[in-house]
Order: sequence, then structure tokens, then C-alpha cells
Amino acid sequence: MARIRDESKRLKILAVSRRLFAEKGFRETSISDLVRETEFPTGTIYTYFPNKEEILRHIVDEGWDDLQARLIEAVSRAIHPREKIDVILDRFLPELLDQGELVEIVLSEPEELTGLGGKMESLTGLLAPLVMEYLPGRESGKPGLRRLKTVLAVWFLGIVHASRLAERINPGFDRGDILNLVRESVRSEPFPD
Amino acid sequence: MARIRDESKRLKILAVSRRLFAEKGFRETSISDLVRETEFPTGTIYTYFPNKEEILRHIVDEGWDDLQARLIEAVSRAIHPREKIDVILDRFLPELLDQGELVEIVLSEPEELTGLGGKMESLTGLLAPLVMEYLPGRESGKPGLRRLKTVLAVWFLGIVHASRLAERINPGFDRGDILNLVRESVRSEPFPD
Amino acid sequence: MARIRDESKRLKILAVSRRLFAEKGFRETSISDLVRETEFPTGTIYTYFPNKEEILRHIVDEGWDDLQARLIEAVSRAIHPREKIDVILDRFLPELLDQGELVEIVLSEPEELTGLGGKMESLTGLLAPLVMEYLPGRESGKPGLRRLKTVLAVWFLGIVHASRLAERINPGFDRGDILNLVRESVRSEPFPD
Amino acid sequence: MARIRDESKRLKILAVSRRLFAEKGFRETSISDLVRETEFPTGTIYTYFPNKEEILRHIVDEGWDDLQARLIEAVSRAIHPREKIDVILDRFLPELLDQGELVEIVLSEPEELTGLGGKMESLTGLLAPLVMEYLPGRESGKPGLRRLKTVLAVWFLGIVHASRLAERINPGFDRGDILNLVRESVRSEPFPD
DNA sequence: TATGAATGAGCTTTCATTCAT
DNA sequence: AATGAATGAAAGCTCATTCAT
Repeated sequence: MARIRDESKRLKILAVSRRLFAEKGFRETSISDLVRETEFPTGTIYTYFPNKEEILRHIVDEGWDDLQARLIEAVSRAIHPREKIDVILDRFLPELLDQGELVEIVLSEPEELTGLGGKMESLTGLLAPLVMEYLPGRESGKPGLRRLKTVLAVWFLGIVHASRLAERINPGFDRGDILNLVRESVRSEPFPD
Repeated sequence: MARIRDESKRLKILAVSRRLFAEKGFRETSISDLVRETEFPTGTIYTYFPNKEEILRHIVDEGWDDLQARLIEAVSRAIHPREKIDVILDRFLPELLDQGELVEIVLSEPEELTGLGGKMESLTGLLAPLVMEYLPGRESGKPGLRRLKTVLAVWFLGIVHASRLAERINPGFDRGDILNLVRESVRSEPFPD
Repeated sequence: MARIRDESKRLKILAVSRRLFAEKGFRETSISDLVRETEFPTGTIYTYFPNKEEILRHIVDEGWDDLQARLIEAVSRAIHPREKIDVILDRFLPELLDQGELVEIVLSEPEELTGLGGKMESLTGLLAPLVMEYLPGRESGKPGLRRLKTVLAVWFLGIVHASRLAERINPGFDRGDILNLVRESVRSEPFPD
Repeated sequence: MARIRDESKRLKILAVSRRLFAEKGFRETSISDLVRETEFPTGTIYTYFPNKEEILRHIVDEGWDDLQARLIEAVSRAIHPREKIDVILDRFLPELLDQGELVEIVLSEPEELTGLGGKMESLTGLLAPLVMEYLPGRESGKPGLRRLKTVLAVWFLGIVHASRLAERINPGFDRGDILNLVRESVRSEPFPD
């Protein structure tokens, strides 16, 4: 293996693959598609990645890690629970929905390749405490963890999938509508100063 | 006359394909997989369907039409807005989430093959008036159509996708949690007698 | 087998097949093409012909026999050598070139199926004596049989193939030009009263 | 660098294909026939040609171009009109008829694949001026271009087709007879010193 | 090290013919 | 007798990966 010097080639392979996997699908994209679009020889692709699946895994993992790292960084800078929620709604979510290709891939390709489940759990683990802290006390008390996980999953997947749909066809709403909906839903909860 | 077209064969091809498409994916399932599992010769598959894509389309369309027909029938029997919502929450939604294979396929395979967008629009068109009627008057008035479509899409896709996830991995919640969440969310809206 | 009653069906199968074999080629025409175009069920085709090759053979043989029979009939009615030649040039040849589909098939499909060689020999055997009789005495004597066969074959195949070409593409001449050429070539031979 | 493209493989594929296409026909020859006879794996065939049709096109085009190039070269070296005609009759024509496989293919396979029409027009365009120059003045003047094209086509196709026939069956004459016939016919035209 | 020709199992689909009804 | 569903071998072609150069 040895350290591969030309990082720009590696990134180009990832960028081209991400575009093609999102457009045509993973199975429908052949290595020779990548060869044509990157203008790298076949052998070069295999110098950077051991096989096609590994390219997909890197796209998803690096994309996700990047997104999550930025989320963590931004959240950690905020102090009040409310600020943290603001960061999630106003920075993380738009950034996430901007990654149309990544979203498309994660939603279409098999769990085994994308590890969507695990990623969602890791995200949930991150968000749950923040949300819990943010939620006002109620008579009936705060929701349990199980309920919280369910809410987060349904909303997260709903948002992401709806956004993907809005990018492919015209379902009568767009990404902005989705973001507004989420923001208003979250903030409509009565919040005690 | 020659042998008569055997509907049970057609159904077996559809059932086996649905299972395999859901388990392994459409592209990952080969015609010879279908041949092995149906125990029909290749030619027989092509007697009933002109090509592989058409099998998928039939699975999705017939499954969806069936689901929607039962929804329409049940809703039309209910009288009060609230009853109609009950029918959706207590009959349609569980039935939908019971169709794990169908859900898996519709969520994973390309829009061109499943027509998910169109199906969702048709469903939304059906549900929107019911929800509108059900919603209580508010000061700020009822939500606009655009907002309603967004809500319905996000919830629908979120529910369905979360349920699919719960079937594949263990994300800390199950289908029951999802159904409860939806029911309570909908019914928590203050409803005027 | 038994005698098949419906001659009109048999003829329709032959007519449709002749058209399709000429247009697309024998191998490129499938039995289901014939089924579609005749609007007969598959089984019916096989009631009239034992297999696809036999259809081709019947097209060629019946077409050729018919042509040749009319030639013989017309020639036998003529008395003088010159009249016989006239019949060939002015009746047989135009009739032959009118059978575009037949010509196309005989020229494109394999010898084994069309028996072109044998048919040409039979035609040559018929024409040679007529031409011999027609040819004027010369100092160097009349051509030998071998030479005559060669001439007849080259001319026959050249005429027929050129005519077929003129029907498919535009080579700068048409069937009329070919007929004129032949007539003038033959008649330019000085002919003693 | 990787292995270098092996021209000898390409030529072997062409040679084997030419033989099989001529013997059995294009449609009747399968890729696995080529695999068996070349002893190359399937993939290798497709390394050198994108599909079966393209193999045929290369056979026909390369064969024809070669023939025509040699004709042009030889004719351009001759000076007097008569010499040019001699070159055609004594070098080009025998060379052409020697290419039995090529002739067989060009005559049997569909125009769309062989481009016979176009090739004949190109040949005619080459020969017509030479013949025109060669032809003696006559009272009635020289033949028009249309007539000349017709003659050339009928003779060319007749010669070639008759030669092909003589190679397949025994029609009572051989290639030598055809060549003699042509030479004598052409030269019998009274030619002014 | 970088390359791209080589590989062959596997893909989807076709189709002439048969034969149960 | 008439039918058309059934058949399965064989078609043309693809493609992820390897490895000789």
C-alpha cells in the first residue's frame, strides 16, 4: 500500500464516483464509467481503492464524518440548550440537505454498504441529550429515550428523504419548505425562558 | 385450445421476486435467482412478464394499488373527520408498515422503476382534504396546501423509512413505537368537539 | 398431415413471410413476427409448414416455378427464334424484376435454402438452345455451350442483382435502365433475316 | 506500462471471422464460434471490437479499401487508356475474384452492414472515366453516364456473383471462363489505333 | 510504479418448436 | 383440429479485477 502521494487524485475519484453513484446508482455505475469520467486509467483507480465497494464506503464515511464533525464542533461552541438547537436547525440541517449526492446514495444503497443504521444511531446519541435538555418540563414529564429515538429517526429520515424527493421530482414543496417546517415544529414547543 | 394462462404462476413469480428484490435488491437479483426459487424454467418467467423491470413495476403498482384501494374503501365508510383519521392511523398505517418487502423495495429502488413520487402525490392528494377537515380552526388559520404537503411527505417518508430501518437493524425502537408516536402526535392537536 | 383445407391461410403465411424475409432477412424474422403479422396463432403456422426453413423453400420454389412456367408457356407460343427472344426480353425479364421480394430473398439467403444454383442451371438449360438458335452464323462459329452458360449466368445474375440494388438504394439507374441495356445489347447483335 | 495492443490478435479475429462469416453466414456465426476458432476468450474479442457487426464492417471495409487502393495504384501507373483497361481486366478483376470470402460476404450480408451500394458507386466513379476515355468514338456518340453506370453495375455484379456461384456449386463454368468472357467482351469493341 | 489488455463467469433475453388442452 | 403456454439451450455482451509489462 504505502502512503499514496497524490491526494488530489483520490479526491477526484471520490467526487466523480459520488456524482455517478448518486445519478445512476452504485450497481449501474461501472468502473469503466469512472475511468471515462475521471480520465484516470483503470489501474490507477485500483491503486487508490481496493475495489468498488470500498469507494462507496469512503464516500459515505468521509462525507458523514465530515458532516458530524462540523456538527459537533458547532454544537460544542454553543452554550445554552437553545443555542445548540439553533445550531442544529440553522447550520447542520441545511448543510446536510445540501449534500444531495450523499443523501441520495445513503438512502438508495444497501445498508451493508452505507451503514445508515449505525450512522443514525451515532447521530441520535449525539442529539438526544441536547434535545432532552432543551425540552421544557411538563406535567407528564419528558419523553423517554425510546420515544426520543423514535422521534429523531422519523424526523431525520423524513426530512432527508423528502428533500431527496424534492430534488428528483417536483412534489409541490422544496428544501426550504422542509427546513421551515422543522424549525417551526421544534420552536413551537412552548419553551420556558 | 392450448394451456390456459396460469394466474398462480404469475403470482408465484411476483411473490418470489418481491422477496428477493427486498432481500438482495433488484439489480442484485438475477433472473436465474428467480428461476431457482420459483422452480420455473427461464422461458416461463418471460411468458408472464416481458422483462425484469416489468416484474418490479407490477410488484410495486399492484401492491400500492391494493393498499390505496383499501384505504379509500375504509375512509369512505367513515363519516366524521375524526373517524377518517382514525381509519388512517389505525388501519391504513399498520397495513402499510406490514408490507415490509414492498416498503423496502419502494424505498431502495430507483424512482424510475417505482414511481414513488407519483404514488406519494396521489396519496397526499387523498389525505390532504381529510387532514384539512380534521384540523381545528386556529387564530392563524389552517396551514396552506404547500405546508400540508410538506408535513405529509416528511411524516409519510419518515414513518416508512424508520419502519424499514427497524426491520433491518435494531435502532432502539420498533414499528409499534413508530405507530404510537404518530397516533399521539396527531391526536395531541387540541380538537374541538 | 391430411390435406389442409384452407389454402388462403397457407397463401397468407407465404405472402407475409416473403415480405418479412425480404425486408429483414430470414434469420432476422422470427416465427412470432409471422404470428403478429399474419394474426394467426403459432400453432396454425406449424399446421401448414413443418418449420421455418420449409416456409422459405416454398416461397422460393413456388415463386420460381411460377415464373418459369410462365416463361415456358410464353416461349412455346412463340414460333420464330426472334419472337422467343422477344418474349424473354419483354415479358419474362420484366416479370422477374417485378418480383422484388423474391429476388431479394434468392440473392441474400444461403444456397442451401434457395437452391439458386440449381434454379439457374435449369433456366440456363431452357434459354441456351433458344439463344443458340437465335444467334447468327459467324465465321468463327457459334459460342460453345460453356461460353454460353457463362454469358447467361453473368448477365442473369448481374441484371437481377443490379435491379435489387436499385430497389434498395439509388445507384444512379433504375430497373428501366437495366431492361433497356439488356434489350439493346441483345438486339445489337447483327441478326440475319 | 500494461500489455500493448496485439495487432496479430486483431488480425486473427478478422481472419477467422471472415472465414466463418463466408462459410456459415454472419448471423449463423456466433461469438462462441469465434471464441472456439480463435482460441481467444470472449472478453478478448470484445477488447478488439465493440460488437459483432463491427467485426463484419472491418472485414468488408478493410478488404475493399485494400482492393481499391491496389486498383488505383496500378491504374495510375498505366498511361494509355488501353493500358488502364488492361490493368483492370488482368490485375484488378482476378485479384477481386480471388477474394472469395470477401465476395461471399459482401453479396450475402445486408446492405446496412456491407455498404455494397456505396462501394459500388465509388468503384463506378473510378472506372467510368477510364472506360469513357477508352471507348472509341461512334456515330451515335459515347454512352451517357447513366448508361455507363448501368453497364458497369450489371457487369460488376454479374461477374462477382457468377464467380461466387462457381465457387459454391459447379454451374458448368469457372472463374477462368468468367474472366475470359469479360476480357473478350471488352476487347471486342472495335478500338481505333 | 503505473498501466490497460486480458479474462471468463455471468448477465438478460430470444426463439423454434412441442404438446397439453 | 386448433391453440398458445411452455421450454431451455444458446445468443450477444458486460464487467470487476488482475497482472504482465
